[in-house]
Amino acid sequence: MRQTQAFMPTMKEIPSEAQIVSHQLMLRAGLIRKLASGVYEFLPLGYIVLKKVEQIIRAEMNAAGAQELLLPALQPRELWEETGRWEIYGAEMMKVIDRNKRYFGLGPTHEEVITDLVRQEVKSYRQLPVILYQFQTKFRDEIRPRFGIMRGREFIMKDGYSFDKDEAGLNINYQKMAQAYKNIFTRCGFDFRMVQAGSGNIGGNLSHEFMALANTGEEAIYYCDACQVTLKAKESEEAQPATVEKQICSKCQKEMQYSRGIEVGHTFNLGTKYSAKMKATFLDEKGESKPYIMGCYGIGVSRIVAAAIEQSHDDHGIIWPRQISPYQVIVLPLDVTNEPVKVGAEDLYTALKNKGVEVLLDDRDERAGVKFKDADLIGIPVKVIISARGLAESRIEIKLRKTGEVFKLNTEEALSKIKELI
RNA sequence: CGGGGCGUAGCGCAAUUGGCUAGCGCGCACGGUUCGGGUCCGUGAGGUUCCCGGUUCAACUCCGGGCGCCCCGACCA
Repeated sequence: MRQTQAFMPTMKEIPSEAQIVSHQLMLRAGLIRKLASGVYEFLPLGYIVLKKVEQIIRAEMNAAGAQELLLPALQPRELWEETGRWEIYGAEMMKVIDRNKRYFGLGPTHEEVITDLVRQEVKSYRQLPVILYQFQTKFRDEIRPRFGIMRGREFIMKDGYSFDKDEAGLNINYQKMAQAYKNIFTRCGFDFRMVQAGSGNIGGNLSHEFMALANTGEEAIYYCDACQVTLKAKESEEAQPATVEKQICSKCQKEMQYSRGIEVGHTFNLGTKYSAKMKATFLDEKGESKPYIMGCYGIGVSRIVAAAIEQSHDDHGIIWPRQISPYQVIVLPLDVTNEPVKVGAEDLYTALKNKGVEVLLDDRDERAGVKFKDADLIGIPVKVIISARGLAESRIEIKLRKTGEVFKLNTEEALSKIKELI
């Protein structure tokens, strides 16, 4: 992509509405813009990142045997009354009325819809298990939307649902999903912890949250460096209300670390909570009618983008983890009015594109400083600098966003170095 | 919903006790200049001062009502 043609508005100043760094940088780097409180537009650069995150999740979900589908956001009231959640969800659910005065909810989650679908099609234990998932815009009329995209009223979620004939089957799928989640968050470049949690509005008796560690997180956890034990701060205080300062690991007796966390994923053991109420049943080996044993697996896709920035930035801007960076490389001709510099950059840009590299060319007639600042702000991991100075000694400069490390190489070496870096 | 803050050009801000043509920086357009970390100079465009009503000779400013946005809390896959 050429920057002269890109819709990529960056800002020098920090909009006063943004308090936390990810929100500030998402606005400044031109990833998002606000339409209303808790409602955001994804601009091209932000949307590329969102799609990269989606692609990682999709790959891992598919690898774990889940199948992607797409369910409606518009959901009839009657379905929600089957589970009683039309009342329970209450004001949190956005509602619309059609021309015949029929009520619909804008889906804040999809247990009812998916259970309705499966109960109509899956009648036998022979058809189980099945895991279905989707990427979808969810609507929740949050009491207080905040921190930009972190807690929005409209956001992108990956929600998956497993249906099993028994608890043993659910446990297997639950483990599979937990492993898929670990793979996903690792690939997203996160420092994260998995922690057992309460299950809130979704229900069931067991759930795990996946927390990306960040001091702006809305949650608080204790985790043990020595072993895997992790717990939510709230629950640890309930267990040991007296000890405020220190939390000792129950397993290895060491002092635990405290951290804030951003909830990027949540898995639930639902059991028969929805299937029972919705009479969603199948016939087992003995011909007996049984409700499906369900699990539910959510990931805040858009929230991941914000969380990644919270974990990876500096004073100059975003530092994208390689796997979700909108571009792998940015080519910076420092003076496009200098013909050799311009041509050199164009040639390199073309060469990289032909090799399948995701490359952004800053072909704007701007000063070097402006280009450096913008490149750092939008956080592309590898900068390739073409200048008269470098050309004079037949050298191309490669500079890494994260470490500032510099390589000065000839064109051929530069191409292979880039290949090695991305 | 309780508490707090804010609303003036795309962004960040200013405008004395109510008083002059509502300014400044950034950004934007044009011209020149400069060219390795947001150059410098000049010219210019851009405003329903959130909305409605009131007080007044006069309202960005005061009063009433409404709307919107942000923060803390409660809440929350």
